[in-house]
Amino acid sequence: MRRRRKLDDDPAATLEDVARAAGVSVATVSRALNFPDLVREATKARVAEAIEKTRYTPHFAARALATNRTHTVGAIIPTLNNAIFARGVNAFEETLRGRGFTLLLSVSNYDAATEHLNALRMIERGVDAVMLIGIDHGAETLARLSAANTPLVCTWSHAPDHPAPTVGFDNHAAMAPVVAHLIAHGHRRIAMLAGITEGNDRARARVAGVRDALRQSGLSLAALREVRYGVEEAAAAATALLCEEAPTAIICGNDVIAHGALFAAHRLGHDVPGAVSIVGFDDLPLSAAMPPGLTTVRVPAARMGRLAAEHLVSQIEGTIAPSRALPTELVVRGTTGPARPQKA
Amino acid sequence: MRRRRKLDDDPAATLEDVARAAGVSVATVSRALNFPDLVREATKARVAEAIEKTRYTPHFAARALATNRTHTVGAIIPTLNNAIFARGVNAFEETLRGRGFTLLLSVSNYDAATEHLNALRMIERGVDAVMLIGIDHGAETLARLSAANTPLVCTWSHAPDHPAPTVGFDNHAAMAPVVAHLIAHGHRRIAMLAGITEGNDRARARVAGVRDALRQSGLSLAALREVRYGVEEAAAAATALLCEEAPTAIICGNDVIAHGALFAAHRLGHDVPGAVSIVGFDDLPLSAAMPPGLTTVRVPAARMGRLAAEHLVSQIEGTIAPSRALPTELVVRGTTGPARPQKA
DNA sequence: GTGAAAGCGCTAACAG
DNA sequence: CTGTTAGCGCTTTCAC
Repeated sequence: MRRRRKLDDDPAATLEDVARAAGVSVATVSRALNFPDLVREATKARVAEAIEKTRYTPHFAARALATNRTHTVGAIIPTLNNAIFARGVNAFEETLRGRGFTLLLSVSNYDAATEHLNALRMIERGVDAVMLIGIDHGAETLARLSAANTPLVCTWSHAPDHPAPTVGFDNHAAMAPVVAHLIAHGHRRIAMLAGITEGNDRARARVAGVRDALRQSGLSLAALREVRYGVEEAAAAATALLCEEAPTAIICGNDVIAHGALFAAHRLGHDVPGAVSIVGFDDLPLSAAMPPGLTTVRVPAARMGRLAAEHLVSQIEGTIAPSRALPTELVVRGTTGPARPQKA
Repeated sequence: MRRRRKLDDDPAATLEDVARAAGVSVATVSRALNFPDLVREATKARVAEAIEKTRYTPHFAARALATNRTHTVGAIIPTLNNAIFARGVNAFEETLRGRGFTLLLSVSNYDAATEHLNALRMIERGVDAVMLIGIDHGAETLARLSAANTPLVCTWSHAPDHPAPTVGFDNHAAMAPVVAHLIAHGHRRIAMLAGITEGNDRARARVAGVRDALRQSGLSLAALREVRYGVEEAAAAATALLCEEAPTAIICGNDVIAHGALFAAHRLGHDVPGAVSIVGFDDLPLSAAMPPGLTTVRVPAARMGRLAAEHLVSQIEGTIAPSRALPTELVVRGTTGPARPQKA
């Protein structure tokens, strides 16, 4: 059966072409490429020349089929429209590429079913490993991944007891310093504008972290609202919150929500931090630059991406890589200050 | 030669396993999967059952090797840290996935050599098509891509005469309305804070667009500075610009630069738009929300990503897909207003 | 150090 | 409609 040796004229050199051009066997060319030490210098030179001449490009799929290794790793993230994830993925890709791997990326829109489908597709593609955001994942998804023997790492959260290794931070604990900071400034009516918590362990942990910290000081949340990711959505919710609950401080689930809250306060003519203090979470570059500077929790997104990549490479190479907890840090800037005196 | 049937115990069902379980030939299973119409209902049912039972997952590399089709497309972008690219890629991936393709993503950091390496890697991986940002690409890169017969589309720019098809907008023409808007408001000392123009056709075209539009009104740029992408960098440059050149209006190469300029003006105590007008480019969600609302040029990033994906799919399917010009639009908001009277 | 040859899992003629 | 079979391009024993 003469198979279509390319429908069109495209000649695409193969290992065999190189071998012929160099006057050696394909096995030798293969060795010259993969185990240079096993080949004599002179032979290697001839092979190199032949490769040059034929403009040979290795055929990934063939190699993958023969070695059962794709040198490809997958990442499934909620959305790239969230700048902090984009940062993490950027770093993840860069270090992965430096190690010889290529990134297969897909977004799930915070939907478990989509995430599962994406995971299946990556398994078919034979990715050597997978990176997921957070620890909220379908049991079925995790099962398929482990059935396929695919190394996995969850980022953006830290959970020592999770079935999959994590390279992330403690979203719950990260909130203690912000609550402490606010309380130290005399705040008692503290409200929270959280991200959507359904199917989002980070958002949930942050809410729980605030609640627990408040409780330890004998306080409780003055109000809690969940908002979709987006400045406008956040601004609308903040406006309502400010008018209806009059909190002296608002803790936001992320910086974008905080930006929205800040803008809403401005539009309402409320001084920040004079009338209300606002704190975010992520520390986007913008947060430091925008006046008066957003008080927020710094998240090591790029470093996390880098470490997650290294973690995965280790796993692929057979090393046992332990889960890793990264630090977060409260960055105090201009949007928080003393609580305004409460009306009696 | 008994090859390693997986180093470990992992049983990973193959088509053959399914065939055996269903009591049919592998060819039939293959057909049931790829050409359901060619298989009898009853047989299909048995196959489906067998697939279920064996937890069969198709093996991508094998299929790719046999069909010379990976159902994977690559995208090489400058950086994900630029929110507008992240938006575009997000939409690109979503529509690609909807069409059955998977995204291979890599970043080039605005470096031609890195872009070239990334392109080679994608070619090895046998991507069915590639998406690039802008039209500034190495001849060698383009040559390899075309030698590999890989469909290509360039986005974020529109150039009917470019060797590769483009799905983007006219960065040069997009600037005419902003200059007209400023001139109509009496501005004469107009400065520009551009992105780095080296190796970036979009940045260059925007500068040229401003220059040409000014010239047509008998004016010229009061000052031009290039800035790296980033609010802080932009703020620093804007501060210098404001102090040294005292323009009545600043046109920025993108929204992030405009944000930096806006913050700088605030810090300097310059009223916007009273003392200086500022206009951006991109129309990030934030720009609309931040008071007083940034006047900017809206770029259809998500739509462009979607269309680029569709364009590529068409090319892959053998359809000739024409280059496509997308519209941009000046969005006038609060950061532009009448020029302040010039001192005589 | 190098060559010969048997697959890796799947698709696609071709024959029935 | 279904089975048989020859590869797709590369790696990897096993001999030499």
